[in-house]
Amino acid sequence: MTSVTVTLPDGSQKQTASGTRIGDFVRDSIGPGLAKAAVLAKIDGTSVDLSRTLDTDTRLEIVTTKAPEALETIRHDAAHIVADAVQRLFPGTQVTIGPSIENGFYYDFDRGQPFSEDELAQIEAEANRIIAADLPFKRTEVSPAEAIALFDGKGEKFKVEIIQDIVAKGATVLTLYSHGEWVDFCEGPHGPSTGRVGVIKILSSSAAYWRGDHRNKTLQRIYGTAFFDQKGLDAWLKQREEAEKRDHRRLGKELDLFHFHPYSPGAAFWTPKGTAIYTILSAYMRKLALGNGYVEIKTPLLYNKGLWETSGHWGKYKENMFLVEDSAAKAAGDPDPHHYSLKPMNCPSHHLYYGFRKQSYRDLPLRLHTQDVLHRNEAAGALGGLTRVRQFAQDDAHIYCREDQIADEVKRFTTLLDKVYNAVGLTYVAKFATRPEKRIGDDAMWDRAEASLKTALDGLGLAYELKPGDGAFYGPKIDFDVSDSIGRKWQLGTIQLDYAAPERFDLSYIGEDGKEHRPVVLHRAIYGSFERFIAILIEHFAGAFPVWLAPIQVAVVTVTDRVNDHARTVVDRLAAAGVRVSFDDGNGMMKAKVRDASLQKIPYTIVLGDKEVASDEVSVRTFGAADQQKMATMPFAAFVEKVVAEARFP
RNA sequence: GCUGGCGUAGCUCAACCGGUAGAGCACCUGACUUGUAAUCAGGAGGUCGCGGGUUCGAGUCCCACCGCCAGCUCCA
Repeated sequence: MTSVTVTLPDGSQKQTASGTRIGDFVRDSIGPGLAKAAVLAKIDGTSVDLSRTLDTDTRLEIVTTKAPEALETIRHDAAHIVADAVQRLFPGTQVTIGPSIENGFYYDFDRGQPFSEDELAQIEAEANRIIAADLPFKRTEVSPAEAIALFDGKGEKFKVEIIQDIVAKGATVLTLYSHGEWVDFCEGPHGPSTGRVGVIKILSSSAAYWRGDHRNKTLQRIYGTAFFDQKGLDAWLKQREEAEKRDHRRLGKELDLFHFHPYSPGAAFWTPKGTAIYTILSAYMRKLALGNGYVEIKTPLLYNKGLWETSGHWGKYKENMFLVEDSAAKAAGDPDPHHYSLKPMNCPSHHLYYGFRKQSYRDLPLRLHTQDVLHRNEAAGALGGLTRVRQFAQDDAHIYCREDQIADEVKRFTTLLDKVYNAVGLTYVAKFATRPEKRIGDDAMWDRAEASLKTALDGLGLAYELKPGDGAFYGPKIDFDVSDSIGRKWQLGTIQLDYAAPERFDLSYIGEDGKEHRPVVLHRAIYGSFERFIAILIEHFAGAFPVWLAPIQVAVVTVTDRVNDHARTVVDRLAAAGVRVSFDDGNGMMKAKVRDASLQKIPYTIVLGDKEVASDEVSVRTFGAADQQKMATMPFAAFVEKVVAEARFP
């Protein structure tokens, strides 16, 4: 019997017989504790099952339940288990695919009817019975012919289709994974047995399309999640509840920030409080833009289709635009009188603006900032809260510059973006998206474009991820994904390089050489859209905005009606200092009013009674202070100074 | 747009098998004049999303439409 050398991550080496299963090796040569916690192994960096054998000298790493990829693996295991459960309970249901996803997994089934709540509960119970049975996962290698025969025999048409596709791509050895009687075509890896998947929770079901294409057959998707133990599941469910409490749609109602009406789906009505947040963010961005070399312009909302033909939107984006009829053309019998459209983006307007005068190299970079209202006719099913709307405004800007100015402009932009995200406590990562398959422009252009963005990025000392093929069809881009206070990710800021638009709009500038040159355009945004950014901030702050953003900064409460007149002068003095203040002089007890202010998450509540009137002091209650009851009495003037300081733009 | 679920007072929700709509909060009025998270009493408020249909009778059953929600698709 030959012996192989196994090198562990700490550098230590162990000998074992060739052909030893990894799981056995871990238990016998390292320790039963580790064997129990092991889910997967990595051989020379590649994840494999613990059932694989050690056949040559190997660098071995054990992945335990603590590693994030172990959770991913058992969720993939869970997908198999759920599919098994479904086929046990509902024979005749065909399986398709079932990957693990961010917080769990899904599995798509072909079945005539959707799963009911009742059926989902049955499936969850059955899945957990399969876990309790602790069936080992077995990996088998088969030839394409064997695999096709197996699934064809079971009538699994989708599996056969998947296998044929993979074989067509050149695969010759396929792998099957089974537990108990149930078998799936799958690349793996999987955990050692169903028992290692501690607990499965079915979350929801919905429709999905075969291969994500809406022309294909509708499948029934079951979403679920899995954890090593109930404790992990409970913690996750609790966090989910917390996220629900922060849902901006819920807080929008509770804090009275905005409304929607069926007569204008996807377009918000902003209350005075919501409007305050909106205009503060608008003013903040305007101040930053104007202080950083941008100019602000306003342009029309409605345009003749000629503009959209020039920009290319009429061909590529028409479905998303709100078209407007020309009544004169209609009366004259024009078969398609939709000669106008509301703008879905600002760029074409900016390009027209650029062309209003002869531009010189001395004018570049020209940075045009606009916060105009945009309309996009989003699919009805895509709408949701403020994050997906039909009417919105972007903190938009287009930078017209020479190629050699791109790196500097990217740097200026990221500096600004960093300031804004820091101001609200959002952390972020940059993602560099390069040429997609469907694109315009030749390779030389893309080479230059990508190189200049890369140079800019590298010069920033900012860590970034690559997203090959994810660029816009007209140019590469850098996207900025932020994480909010409960760890959720949002794609927010972006800067995109565009060589195509200057061509289409025939934009030029006169260079130092006196000749015409083509500028490049950078599209960029930091908030993305005000609507979505506000939604994210509401959830990020759980509705408790910092003083500078809070729609109401100070609530005034009186101990007795006797001091209401004094309270009104306090309100006036605060308002005169620019403080956003509310005073409830209605019936009711002070305690109730303090409670109301607290529920409204107003940063400061000041209480006024006879004592305060006499001394011109205020008793200040700070929202969210470690001890929320914490109060401090301070001279009124000092309080005003404090609030005014905190209300300044960061 | 597709699949499924849902739509009752401003908000959150109730109404057995089809028998003619109710609560809490909010609102209004009055009393109370209070020291840091809910004072008491009274009042008003609904064409049960909209339109058809079945039925002696529809919030409840059926159809169509609108909207919302979860996904799919798409994206700021």
